[in-house]
Amino acid sequence: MDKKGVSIAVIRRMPRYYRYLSELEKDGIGKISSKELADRMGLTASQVRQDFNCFGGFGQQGYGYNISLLKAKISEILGLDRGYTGVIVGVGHLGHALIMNFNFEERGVKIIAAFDIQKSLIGQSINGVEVFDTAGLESFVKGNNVDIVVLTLPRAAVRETAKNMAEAGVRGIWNFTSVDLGSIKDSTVVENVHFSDSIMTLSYLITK
Amino acid sequence: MDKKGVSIAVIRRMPRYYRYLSELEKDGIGKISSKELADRMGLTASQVRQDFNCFGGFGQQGYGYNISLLKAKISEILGLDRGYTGVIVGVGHLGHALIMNFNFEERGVKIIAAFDIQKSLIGQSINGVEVFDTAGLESFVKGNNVDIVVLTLPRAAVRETAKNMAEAGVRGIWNFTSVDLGSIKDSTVVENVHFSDSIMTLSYLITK
DNA sequence: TAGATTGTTAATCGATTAACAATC
DNA sequence: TAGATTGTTAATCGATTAACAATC
Repeated sequence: MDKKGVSIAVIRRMPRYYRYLSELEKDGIGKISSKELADRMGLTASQVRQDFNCFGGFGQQGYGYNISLLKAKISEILGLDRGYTGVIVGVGHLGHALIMNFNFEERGVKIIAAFDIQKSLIGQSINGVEVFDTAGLESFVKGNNVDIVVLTLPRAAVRETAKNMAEAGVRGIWNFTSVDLGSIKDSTVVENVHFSDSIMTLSYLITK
Repeated sequence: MDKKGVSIAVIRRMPRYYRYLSELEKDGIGKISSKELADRMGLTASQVRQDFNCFGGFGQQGYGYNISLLKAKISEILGLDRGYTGVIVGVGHLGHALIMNFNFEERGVKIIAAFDIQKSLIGQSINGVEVFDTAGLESFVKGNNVDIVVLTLPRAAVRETAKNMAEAGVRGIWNFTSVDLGSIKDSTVVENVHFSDSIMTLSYLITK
């Protein structure tokens, strides 16, 4: 289960495998071959086997892959079993939507607090998550060993917040803003969800 | 400006170039070299030049690239000037957040309606976008030549809605659900925003 | 003109695909 | 055992990087 030098392309397919395997498991299917899984996902059997073999041999010759075992391995690889904690910074419509709809726990992250500067939000509890004053963000993050910070706040405050969070020792920033967080501390990883880039790509793809 | 055979890797960098160029323009900078742009974006100068040359030569030897011209070209490449129309299907927290926060027009898409099955929402106007009964979605899409459908509705209804929309002739589906839309009509493009995949990738990256 | 920087070709690198021996 | 399918090595393909002649 070594992960040295596994390319990001492989990594980004892992959640997708996980998703398909979960579906299959839910359908009561117990095993699957690389060929069958590849066909369903629009990949090649070779690629599926290569991908899994980056982390070790999870299959069995002549049989295929045991779905629940494979799922468990991927879960472990992705760190979904690590019990990470997270906070949400910015409880506007998007932050609110994430707190309400997104099943963080299913992805191994427990949201332990939310932060906003708006007085009317502070003290409220949204889907069991309490909203605090952003003024206390830094000390909270330090005091509670927060692993992940979700940025759903307005552009203007993003860079500074990201910098502070990195210095406060968070391990990952889940960035929903369209701001690029280029030069952040090396020990802090940034994962972007750029809605803007996504719709522009779609625009390209529908343009002849 | 031919786009035959340009790889998706190149395409996905285009919105990012666009973003950086917009920043530079806002800062009053008029020209930039491939080297300088590459440094800012964490790419190589070669890659920047190769990328732009997929679509034609927008630079000038000994000078660099004129930022506003380059921006205009990218806008054209991405189809941001085509005046696409879109509708939002599912006005839950996320659909609501998009209507309220996301500047569709800046990305060349005009949202002309939203749809939901919940009676209390139907008839409301959110940020100038009227909410209709989903029962009328298909005929609306056909009647108004809708280009893009934004899917922000619950899992259960996703596959069928996507299928209907493809058959109704929409060109692109912007899919915010965690449902994979594998076997959709060839003429309809699907662009996914998989929050789930994104946070799992982040989880991996912070896991040692 | 000299200097700078592009456009473009060639070289390198990495990822995907194919093939097949190992083995369940 | 025979059949199936993996794990893994080798071949291919594509993308990135380097180099440099063209030219502003």
